[in-house]
Amino acid sequence: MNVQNTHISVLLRDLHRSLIEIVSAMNRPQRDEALLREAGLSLDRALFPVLVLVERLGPIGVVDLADRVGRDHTTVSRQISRLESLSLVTRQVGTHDRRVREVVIAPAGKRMTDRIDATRERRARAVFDNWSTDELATFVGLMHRFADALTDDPGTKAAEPA
Amino acid sequence: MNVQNTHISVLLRDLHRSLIEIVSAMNRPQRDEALLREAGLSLDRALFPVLVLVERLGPIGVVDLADRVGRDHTTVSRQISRLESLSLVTRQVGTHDRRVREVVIAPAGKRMTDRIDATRERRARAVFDNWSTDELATFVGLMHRFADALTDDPGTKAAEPA
DNA sequence: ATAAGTATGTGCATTATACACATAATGAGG
DNA sequence: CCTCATTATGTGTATAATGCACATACTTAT
Repeated sequence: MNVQNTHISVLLRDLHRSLIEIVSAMNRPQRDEALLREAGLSLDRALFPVLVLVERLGPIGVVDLADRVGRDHTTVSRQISRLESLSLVTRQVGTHDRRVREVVIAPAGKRMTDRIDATRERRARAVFDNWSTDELATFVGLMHRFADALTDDPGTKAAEPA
Repeated sequence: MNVQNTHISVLLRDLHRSLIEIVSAMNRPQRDEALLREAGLSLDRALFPVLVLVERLGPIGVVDLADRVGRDHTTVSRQISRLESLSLVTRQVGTHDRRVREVVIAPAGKRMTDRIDATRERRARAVFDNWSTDELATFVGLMHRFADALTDDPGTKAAEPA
């Protein structure tokens, strides 16, 4: 263990600290509720992340979606049913694979996510108030790179069938 | 809306995309389980984040802890009881305020989090394999700053009693 | 053509969760 | 010193979310 490695260990530990802070903040149900309230909307908080992901990830199957939210596919399947009964999303048979029932955002759902996004952007601007554009751009670039590396990390994915 | 603002909007949207990826990855229960398995440990996955936070945040009360994990304090209270019965944490009456029962990491719990940290660091090194030390240092610095800004953001905290 | 694999959905039992409520301790004001 | 509002914690209980076992429909490989 040389100096360089020790230095990196410290950096990684510091990074993990920040990551915990960030994930904690993002995970607070109060945060979603405040966001919805501020946007003048009402939606079950369990359904909120699913709706946002459907809008972001476009036509997507239940299994992929379940992998994203970290829940069993049966759970997500039921959540989608509820979103569908609220006319916020639609299901359509997959074009290439007819086993897949692709979930798509519906007009009412899109209107909702648009309002949420607007509110979120307003907040984000406040958070980055005293950042220069260059700093922000650098940060966004590094975050993008980190997110990609993390997603490709085998330890992050589901365990292979042994 | 001038060019500068539009540019920032794009940056923020890109950032949110990455944030979703990162938080999704961190939230996967499979990730915790894989981490535990790799470290040769066994622990209920609901208890895992609580244990880690107790180790990180040192002697801490139930309310503060509940705020961090985004759950009701009664839920966290029960989780701590379970951790205590496993001899992973200890409770002690607060030194300054005797209402608080501070939760402290126990030797067995510390041994567990140490092994987890070691495994986590090994993984992190793999993720940042092709980053230069400078890039990593810059990233860590910006993440730290972001985490602080996010934590101070009123929209992230609990709603005030209105 | 048959079998193996994958995507989805339902019945059901478990349990995590939060609300209502109770207790103990603190701190402010009279 | 003595209330009284406030805060930290914990228990009983009802609700709801979750995941497993299982079934069905479709795809792909042999």
